[in-house]
Amino acid sequence: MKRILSSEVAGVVGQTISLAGWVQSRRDHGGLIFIDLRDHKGLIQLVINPEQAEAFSIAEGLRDEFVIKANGEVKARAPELVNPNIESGTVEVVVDSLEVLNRADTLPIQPFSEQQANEELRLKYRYLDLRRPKMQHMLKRRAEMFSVIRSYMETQEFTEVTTPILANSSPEGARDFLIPSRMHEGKFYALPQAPQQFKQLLMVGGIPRYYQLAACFRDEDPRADRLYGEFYQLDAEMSFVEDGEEVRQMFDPLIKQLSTDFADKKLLSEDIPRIPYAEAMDKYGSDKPDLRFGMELIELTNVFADTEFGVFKSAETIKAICVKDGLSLSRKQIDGFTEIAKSEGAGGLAYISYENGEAKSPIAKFLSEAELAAVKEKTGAEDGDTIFFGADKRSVVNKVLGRLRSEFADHFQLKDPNVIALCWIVDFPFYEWDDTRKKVDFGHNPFSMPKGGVEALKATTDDEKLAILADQYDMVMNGYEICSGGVRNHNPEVLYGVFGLLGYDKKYVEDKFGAMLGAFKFGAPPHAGCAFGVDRMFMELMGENNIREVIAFPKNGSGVDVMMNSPSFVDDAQKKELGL
RNA sequence: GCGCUCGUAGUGAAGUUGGCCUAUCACGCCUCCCUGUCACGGAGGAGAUCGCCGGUUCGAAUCCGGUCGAGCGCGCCA
Repeated sequence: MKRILSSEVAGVVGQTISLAGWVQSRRDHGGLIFIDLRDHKGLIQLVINPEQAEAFSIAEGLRDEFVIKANGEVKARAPELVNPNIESGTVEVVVDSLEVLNRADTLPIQPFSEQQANEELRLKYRYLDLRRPKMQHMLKRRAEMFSVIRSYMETQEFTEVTTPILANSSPEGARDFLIPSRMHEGKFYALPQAPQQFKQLLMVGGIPRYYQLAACFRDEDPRADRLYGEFYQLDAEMSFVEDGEEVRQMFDPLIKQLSTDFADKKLLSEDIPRIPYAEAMDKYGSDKPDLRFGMELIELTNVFADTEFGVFKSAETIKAICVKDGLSLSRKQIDGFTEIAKSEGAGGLAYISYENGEAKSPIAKFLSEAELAAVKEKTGAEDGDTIFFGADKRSVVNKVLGRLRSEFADHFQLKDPNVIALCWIVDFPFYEWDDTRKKVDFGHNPFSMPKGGVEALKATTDDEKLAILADQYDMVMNGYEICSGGVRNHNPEVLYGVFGLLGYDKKYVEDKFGAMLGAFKFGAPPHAGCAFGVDRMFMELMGENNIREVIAFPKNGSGVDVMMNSPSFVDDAQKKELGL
């Protein structure tokens, strides 16, 4: 007998068919039993009459999530018995015979209940959690997204190459996962943080365009938008590219297609803006601004050049954001935002509200008429608005107001979930100031090309070094960094130079990047590329705010797989063989 | 490593200014009844040393200290 799916039943009224799946629910009327059978396509109602004594007896013993097979005749339901809530609601299967393929204990969580178990239990019983329609949907959609990506990359003549998982420890960047070598005592492999060096070597190897949906491994603490341990990147590299714009234009259509056709969202703008890093920090206080709303940071330092107000007088930078309808905020809510500001390093949070043409504020009395007028004019504040100030070092002001900008947008629900706002942040500083070690260090990865090449590397003072820009770019989607890329440094002399500027000698560079340096001496083409964090991008496209919601088997916040109990101890024999 | 929040039957919640708490409700589970339900219905029942340890008190789910675990954030993530 042909086994069919629940979705096919409506098309075969009158036929005798076979179905298999899980018991979603059992409604036992004493003399008549209904079973909702669930398969991956949906639900179908089985009817078991007492005339079929054996099947009826089996049906009486069924419980939720038993795995069963049923044979029977498909019958159309009478009009008054149609169930509009399920796809197959116009038909039902009158069962002749029933078989229990497997029993199920009472489930520790209820996957089909409105009330969702806490995440720890959901992860422990992920195989049950995955039965939820939402999780089924996520896994299916993720596969579809991968398919869209692959077909785009193939159309653009990128070659998919898989690179080693057993790789080498990289000196810069995140903490590595190390794997002790059995055959070489004392030596270690490392899981790749990214296929960075391999893909550059592919360029030297004459592969014109490479891509890979690559597993990447980093041993750093997770966040809501960052998985622990492993994640996937759409990793790509193109040879004979000397300008990052070529890479950005290559990927614009794909990301737009994923936003619209795939995720069914509206683009804020067809044109994807390129925003220099310095401008992003200045206008949004962030290098990953959410452009779905305005509320830009407004420069007011000059307005208060001669102010008598102590807090502003001593500040290096004064900026403000204008919050529409800020007057509706209660004192308690403002206190809450003040706490957030303090947590980002602010001393407090000064503000001015406008009501009936008047400026109302705890600090108004310290400000002159001219200052108040200038603030209103520069911020464009109207009745009902509230201006929030940041006054501190420039970096602190940007950080505080950047964070508040996002918090206010959350509060006033300005982040339209149906809109995707994309931008590229370009011209990142090559070096940045490391405040803990009080020295200049790499801002992003050391493999990108400094703008201006060898000339730029003649910088000697810290300020000159910090002014060097990298041909490095990030793509930002609704406030999430979804891609990072750069024009690579394929010139050995320049590579020595960028390390040399930080005081590393040639030997250091040769020790750490010998393979790449060696390769670059044999005719390396200029090349550029990027890598998209596809899990995070998928999360945003799906409208989720926790990346674990879109992944089959994520680890928890402590890096533990509570289902498999990894990490775990290994036996002594295994350790001995590895010399541990 | 640090900060904030949380931890009560199998699950989700209420109770948290100490005492009517012998801990409440819903879902689930068990038994019985029920021939058209589809969130089936009805009757009954079991199930919680309130994360753990210690303290304060005549009395602790509730207060205090510690500890473990979780979530979020900071650090970190070239």
